[in-house]
Amino acid sequence: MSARRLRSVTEKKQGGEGERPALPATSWAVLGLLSFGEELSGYDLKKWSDRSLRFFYWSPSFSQIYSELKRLEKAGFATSRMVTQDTGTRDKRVYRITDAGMDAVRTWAREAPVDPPVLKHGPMLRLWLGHLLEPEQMREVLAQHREFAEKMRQRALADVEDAKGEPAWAYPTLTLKWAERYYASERDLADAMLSDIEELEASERRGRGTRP
Amino acid sequence: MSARRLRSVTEKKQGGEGERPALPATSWAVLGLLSFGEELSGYDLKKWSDRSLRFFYWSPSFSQIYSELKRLEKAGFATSRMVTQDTGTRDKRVYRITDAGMDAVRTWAREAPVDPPVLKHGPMLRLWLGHLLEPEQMREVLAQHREFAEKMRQRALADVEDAKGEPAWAYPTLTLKWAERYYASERDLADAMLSDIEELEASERRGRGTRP
DNA sequence: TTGCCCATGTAATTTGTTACATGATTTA
DNA sequence: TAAATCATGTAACAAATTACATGGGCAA
Repeated sequence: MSARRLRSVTEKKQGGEGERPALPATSWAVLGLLSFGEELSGYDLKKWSDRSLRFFYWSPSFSQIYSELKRLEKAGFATSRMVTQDTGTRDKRVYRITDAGMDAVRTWAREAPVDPPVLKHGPMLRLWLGHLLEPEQMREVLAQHREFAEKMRQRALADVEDAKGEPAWAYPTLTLKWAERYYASERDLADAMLSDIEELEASERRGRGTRP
Repeated sequence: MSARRLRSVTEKKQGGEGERPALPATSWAVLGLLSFGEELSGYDLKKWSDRSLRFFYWSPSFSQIYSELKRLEKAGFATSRMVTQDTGTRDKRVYRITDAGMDAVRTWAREAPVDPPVLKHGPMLRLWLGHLLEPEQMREVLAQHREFAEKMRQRALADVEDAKGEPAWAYPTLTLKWAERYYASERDLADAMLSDIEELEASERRGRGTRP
């Protein structure tokens, strides 16, 4: 039917200049967390990830963070050391970004091709199958999604308040503001779709009535 | 080194009533495509997927569609047959949903828990690392993302026009309308963030100027 | 003093992508 | 008639999740 073509096939694995290792985005996300300079354990990183990345980039599982850290260390982008607490808690390994790591993540953030966000919208997938649902069930799916969106919006907003004022967090704060608006929009889109469904149902009822 | 546990304590794989196979969402997406009733090949399904799911649920690769189809057939949710064109083109295998499949996908769409959408927003990940970028590079990332969003919006809009009027496509059309609004919002959020960045830059310049 | 959550990881498994193979059909 | 493209898949690999293992601190 149509020549659609979104994406040029060319240069799949970009070999660039310095022949960088070409890590997946998730590695850059973890290295990005380290690029703020702190020395962090895998557990810490997971927590930070849940508090920041989560709003616009899904938060990886513990185990993946651990394996990303190993990969980053192997690539020379991070170093680690064991920390033995004087008493009490178990030993742990903490990671810190290296100069090479800062360089790499900076280059990635500056020069990688801008590729489209990945969205897997379960609720929409189900509404797309509206021919299998009762109207009441559609409303229920939308209502729960709306609730989720509003909760996320409020969290993002609260985190903006927390982070605002810290100049070091200026850009993370901007993305939190973006997230607050994004989830507000998700909420409003759910409301709009709810109306659309009501209207569709109403017109179907009219159709049945007037056109036997 | 020990007795393997028979059942996880927290019942991670919900065993519901009928002890359903518990497929991942992607399987339901493919089965959902078949639930409109057509007999389709893997290739066809990929094309349909690119034209519909794509807007709100990432389109799986060919190879994954093929393996999902095998799984669905094994589960009894689809049947397949070889089609030998009388002349010309190669043989191919086409799939059709079964009654059990219709039943399963309907039950899934009606009763599965509503879980949050998965978003991996690469452009935001990079802007979150604004401390590593020059303002000009941030603007570039946003500009490209905006362009992508607007292109998607236009496609969704065009597809709404195509599908509108077909009563069988009423619900898919609703989700296309949702998508049109979603990508409009993405575009507008990019613009808003662009302004925020300009403002931040300006205030930094002021800060440097007035407070040496 | 037992159960539970925090913290730290490794192993097994599943999900998803890219690369490859193959033939027929269109186009230059 | 050679090259690109459509169509159909399989195989190899990478990414990511869930399950499992382990120990310490703390609340009941």
